[in-house]
Amino acid sequence: MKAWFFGSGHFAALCFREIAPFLHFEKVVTLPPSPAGRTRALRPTPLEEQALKHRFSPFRCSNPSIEPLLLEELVKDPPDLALVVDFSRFIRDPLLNGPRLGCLNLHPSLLPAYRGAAPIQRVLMDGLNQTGVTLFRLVEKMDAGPILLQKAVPVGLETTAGELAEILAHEGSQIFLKSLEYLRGGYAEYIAQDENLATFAPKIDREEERLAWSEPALKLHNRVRALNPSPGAYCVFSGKRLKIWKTRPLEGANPGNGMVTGFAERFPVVGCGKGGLVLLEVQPEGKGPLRGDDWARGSRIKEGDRFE
RNA sequence: CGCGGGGUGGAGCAGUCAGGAAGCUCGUCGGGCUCAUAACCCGAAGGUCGCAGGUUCAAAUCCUGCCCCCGCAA
Repeated sequence: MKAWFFGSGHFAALCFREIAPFLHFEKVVTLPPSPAGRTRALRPTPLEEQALKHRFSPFRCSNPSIEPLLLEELVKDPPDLALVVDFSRFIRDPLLNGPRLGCLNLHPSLLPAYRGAAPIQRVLMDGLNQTGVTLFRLVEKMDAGPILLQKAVPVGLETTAGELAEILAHEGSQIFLKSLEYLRGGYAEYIAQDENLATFAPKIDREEERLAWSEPALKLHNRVRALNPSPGAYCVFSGKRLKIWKTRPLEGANPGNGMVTGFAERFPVVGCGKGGLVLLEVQPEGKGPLRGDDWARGSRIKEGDRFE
């Protein structure tokens, strides 16, 4: 079974890490490095960094569907299939249907729900207690192809996007490796998605990173874990940003629209539109992450102080 | 040359502008109070104030260079 791998983001890196030990990819394709970080230095994609650990040197191109070198090789020495994960580029013909078994995609949601860029985060923001990962065949329309395998996983009340990504990458990789048996045997069955049940998970907007204290504590808590570990939710305290990494909702607590209503085991509790939010781990501008009680101690936070 | 914050006992911070004996809230250890305690009281240990050089009678504090961490923006 000759396979190519297309990926760029963090979820792609996780899946590659899980799959590469069990399936050799003839070719690994990723996006070119882009300026990142404080120094604006060019940084390889997360997938490339992961691939290098497996001694793969990925082929970089910004639009594989029209990349001459790839298309040439597709004719000369075509793969049996291509696995596309978290690539953030559309795959078009002739690449789309070039491989004998087509292009497969691992998507971290239970399709047709949560199609799009940020399924993991949206599921957490919505407070679902279950999600999953789907292996399907790529078609022209985004995340709309027929499903080969799917695996549901439970979601805990404290689960963060980072943790969920790890779980889904693992489970997704398992079902992909399992699918290889079906594909080799030629008895793989695809089931069309029900378009009427499709929902979308648009990418996270900058505005959504800020916590609005008028919202219920549970909703804010869900937002916090959905944005952990990246890019992080934040609020404003005495004119400065304070990132909020870990919280616990107290649904019965007094509301307060951003006022510190008290302390729980010395951790500050912020009153919300409904209930209160315990700040377990925060990060002030220019500092590293720290425990909420340490922050409150060092910054002399007291009952009645207000968040903006 | 993108903008900016920071590195002070184990943790989080103040002190730096106006140089002059190491501070605050915790933690740890010991003792006390208490039916008991994360509460309270008493005591103790623990720091070359990121690194190097310079100015000075004297540097956490002023000057120069370097290392490391982080927020914003891209």
